[in-house]
Amino acid sequence: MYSYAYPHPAVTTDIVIFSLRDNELKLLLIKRKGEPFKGKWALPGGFVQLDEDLEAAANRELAQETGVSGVYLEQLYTFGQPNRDPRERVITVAYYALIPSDRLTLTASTDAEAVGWFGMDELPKLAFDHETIVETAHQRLVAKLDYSTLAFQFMPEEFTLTELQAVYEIILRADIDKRNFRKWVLALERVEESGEYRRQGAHRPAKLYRLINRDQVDIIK
Amino acid sequence: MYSYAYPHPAVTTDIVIFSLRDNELKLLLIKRKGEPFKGKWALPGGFVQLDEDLEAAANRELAQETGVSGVYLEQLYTFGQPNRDPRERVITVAYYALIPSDRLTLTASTDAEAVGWFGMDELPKLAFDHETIVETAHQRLVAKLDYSTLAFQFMPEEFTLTELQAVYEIILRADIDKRNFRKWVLALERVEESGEYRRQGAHRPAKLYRLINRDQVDIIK
DNA sequence: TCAAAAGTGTTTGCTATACACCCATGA
DNA sequence: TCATGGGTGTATAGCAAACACTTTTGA
Repeated sequence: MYSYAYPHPAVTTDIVIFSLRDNELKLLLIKRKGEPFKGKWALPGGFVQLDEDLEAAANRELAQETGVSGVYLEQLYTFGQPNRDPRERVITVAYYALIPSDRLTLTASTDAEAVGWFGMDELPKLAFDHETIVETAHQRLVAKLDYSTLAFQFMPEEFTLTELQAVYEIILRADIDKRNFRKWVLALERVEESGEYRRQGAHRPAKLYRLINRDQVDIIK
Repeated sequence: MYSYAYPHPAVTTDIVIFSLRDNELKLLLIKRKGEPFKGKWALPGGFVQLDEDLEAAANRELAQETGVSGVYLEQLYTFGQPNRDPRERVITVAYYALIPSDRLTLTASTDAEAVGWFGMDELPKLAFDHETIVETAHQRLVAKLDYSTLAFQFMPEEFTLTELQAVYEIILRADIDKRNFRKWVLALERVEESGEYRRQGAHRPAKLYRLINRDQVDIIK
């Protein structure tokens, strides 16, 4: 038992994990095994350990559910409505993460819980206030495409400009002019040719590019 | 005594309260009366009550220290380094507030603690990690001037365009062209003439304007 | 009439957008 | 040789920045 002179809330981190699969923006949900909201889908998350930084807690949850680490992770917002959890006062510090498309080999589900990737249009009803959290994360993601190189975090080591363009088109749900997009990307000077080519199908091979600073997201404009 | 099956952190809100005084961007600090950091300057803040929303807690602290309410208040970031408070694990959800220049009549200091307004260039050493919090808030403020109407929240009911321009010049520490600024503001269509004039000094009176939606901060561009 | 701040347009450069055809490859 | 996606340049419009003089007032 842990006792305090005045009441303390519980603090969790929840993570909105985005990835692009099957030409769709998807996010990872887990099916709750226990009460409350047993059987409902929810964001991965858990309690913050007392000796653990918030971001470390988020990274731990991320690694637990996906097996990946070292990907883009950013604090989103802190949600603390008094009754968002029926058990006790729980304040959650929400994060969001972007998983490059090649880092998804195994869905290393730790304790045999059900996990699933859901497109933004096919989300089930979520536990707690997780729908609000997802919506906030989605807004942040879309907004950041406009003024940062955040979307580049979805790319694998090597990629073509057409693949990068597809990332923007999928998330923004809009067609982009090919020539203007390529001019724009190259002018940013954040990608360089790897020297390799991707040959697939009966057409001209595509130049492969890589990020100049893999882990850096820059504010642009 | 309050007891839990596993350890809980304490949760506080701290507020960075910005205002424009004496043609400077200033923020409100309080001098700590107790340990730790007794006698040091710190951000106003306090523990979140268990039945209280986070924003409500921030508003409560804000009203306690300044006597004002209903001003712009936005969640900034949550700081949770394990050792940021020497007593116990304390996670703080930081907010920032903007006080219009006419809402500062009395510094209604509740329990006779020392409070003071400090310019960004004359900040004392702060308690805890409050310097990091202040820096984060300042960056957010400066960034938001560029793509929102946030700065308008510093204005009183009626103001001249020159006064509004001064807000930008003070915060951005840059001279702005008068004609371009006025064209830009009027094109936003967020201010309207009040019909009144401000006459002060031996020169042409200035048209007074008011905000069309006083409480609304819009993303622009 | 003088000093002081208010108020007002035009030109120029840059950035964003629209738009169509040739290239390299495998089948 | 054909189908497929890769790759490229130019013209135009819209927005941002530079820039200087007239107006109104109180002393």
